[in-house]
Amino acid sequence: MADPFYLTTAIHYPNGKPHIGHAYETIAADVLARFHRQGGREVRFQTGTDEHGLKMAQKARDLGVTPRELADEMSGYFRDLFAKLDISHDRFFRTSEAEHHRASQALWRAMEANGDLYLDRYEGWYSIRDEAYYDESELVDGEGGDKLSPQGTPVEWTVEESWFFRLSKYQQPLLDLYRERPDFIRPESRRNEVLRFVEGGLRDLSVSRTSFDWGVKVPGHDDHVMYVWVDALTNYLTGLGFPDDTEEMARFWPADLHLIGKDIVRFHAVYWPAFLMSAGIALPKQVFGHGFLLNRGQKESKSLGNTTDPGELADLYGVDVLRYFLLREFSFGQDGSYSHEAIVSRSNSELANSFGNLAQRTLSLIFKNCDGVLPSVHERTAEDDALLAHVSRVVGKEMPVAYADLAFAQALEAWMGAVFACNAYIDAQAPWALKKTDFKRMETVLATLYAAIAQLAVAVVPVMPGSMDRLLGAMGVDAHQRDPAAILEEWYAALAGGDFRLAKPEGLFPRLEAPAQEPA
RNA sequence: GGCGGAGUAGCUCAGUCGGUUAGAGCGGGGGAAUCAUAAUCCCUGUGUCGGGGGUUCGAAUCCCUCCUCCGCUACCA
Repeated sequence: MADPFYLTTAIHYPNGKPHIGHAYETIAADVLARFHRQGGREVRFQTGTDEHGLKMAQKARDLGVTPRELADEMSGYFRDLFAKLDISHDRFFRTSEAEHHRASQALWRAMEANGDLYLDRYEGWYSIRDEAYYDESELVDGEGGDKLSPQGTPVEWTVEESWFFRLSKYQQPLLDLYRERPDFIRPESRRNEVLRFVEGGLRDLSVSRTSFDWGVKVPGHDDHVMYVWVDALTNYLTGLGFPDDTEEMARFWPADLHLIGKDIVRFHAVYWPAFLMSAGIALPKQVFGHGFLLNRGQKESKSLGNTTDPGELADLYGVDVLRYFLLREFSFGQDGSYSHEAIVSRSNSELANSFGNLAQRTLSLIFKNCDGVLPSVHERTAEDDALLAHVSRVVGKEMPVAYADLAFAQALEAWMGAVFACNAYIDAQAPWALKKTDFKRMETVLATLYAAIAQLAVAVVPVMPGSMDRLLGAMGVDAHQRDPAAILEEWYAALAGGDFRLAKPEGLFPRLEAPAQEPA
């Protein structure tokens, strides 16, 4: 297969159970992966969990388990969720895997060999209780003039031995990169932020810690573990077999897209390319920082008690409804606000009433009036041609362009426009009336709709794989025809001429009840 | 404080390299139809395009200013 496409999500930090943001990012990546596979590209899609770092160590200690045990458990929740959400990743990555330690150390040695790592001392305000350094500006004044951390714990000026990465050396190379490849960081607003940050000057980065040991050991210095981001970012390489010269590395690196949340753009758009330049490794093609989902306009947090379990949403409304909602409702890249009412309303009006009902009424007419035999096309009118032209344009052109550009909401908006056109068409043609007056015309109308519905279904297979495969299966559309190119071809006559018989159609998307009360 | 983004119909938003009467969906109102998941289709919006000022033949779209909200402002991830 040609044209490889390597796509990654951020590896998720499992110091808590997965939340809606994890689901959002991973579903979006999955849709993109499925879209490219559907178009014939050879896709490699990686997600996983980032298990090192201070917080995991602290949390494990609080719970009285080892970090590894905690990681095993928490990582499992992510795996389970992704299975439930129909995520089609090729690799679920865990930074605690042994080969990952080897890869991170190889990257480290490459940066060291390039003269970009040096041992020095890290000085700063350190809170023993928080096990963290704070910037002077973050400190608050306590009673008696003592300085306190933002958490109100005492801090003291501490000096620690640490390895540093010569980030300062990469200011100009990074600025050159951003200029030469304007699409390296998307969306534009994130790019501007990064640009300004780098233009403001870069300080060398402390990249090792001696205060805890849950991480990847620095080669030759066992008392140091790598700063979590060094090893976290390396996962994109390890997943392909780095540092070995694997077939996967050759085929899929550099990555086509790192899909991440807007909060970690800096690590991916500044540190990561600098590390790679230092190590002499090709840079990924694009970093896209998506927006956050807000619960009724508010950020979800445990203290507010407004967290949402994405698995529960999937159980409540259906995986495909949730997937559709998340991509349809928000402009990818911008923050968005969601609510149970919004999910129910979107699902009922678009999936149940508009598309589901279109399929149901069309297939029912064929089932009842033609005994399940797909009707022949006799003579197409201008109305038929106009409808098919509209649907083909959307399915064959507008949606692929939008998907490829991560403009999911636009793709689905165009899709809805085509669904509306089908409903307007069926009402104008009124095949139920033609049944008595012009049976042949009725057949042509139903055949036209059948082809249109199949095309519309194929177009949203990446978004709603389960439901659409069920529909297309019921419609007798072969698996190999379920891609935007094949479904635009003349497959209908062959199918109708064969011995395929339509069974009694079943509803695709049941209407949802509005939640009586907002769950706490 | 500095830098950046945003403020468009009841709601959610699209639209800005200046140009015919500013758009969509949802909700509301009216009508049609009854094949279908009581779903669908048609009709229906007098909106100060955050306020004010300016440039222009002409601005939601460019400039200035003010107000409001949000983001970034490096070593938790």
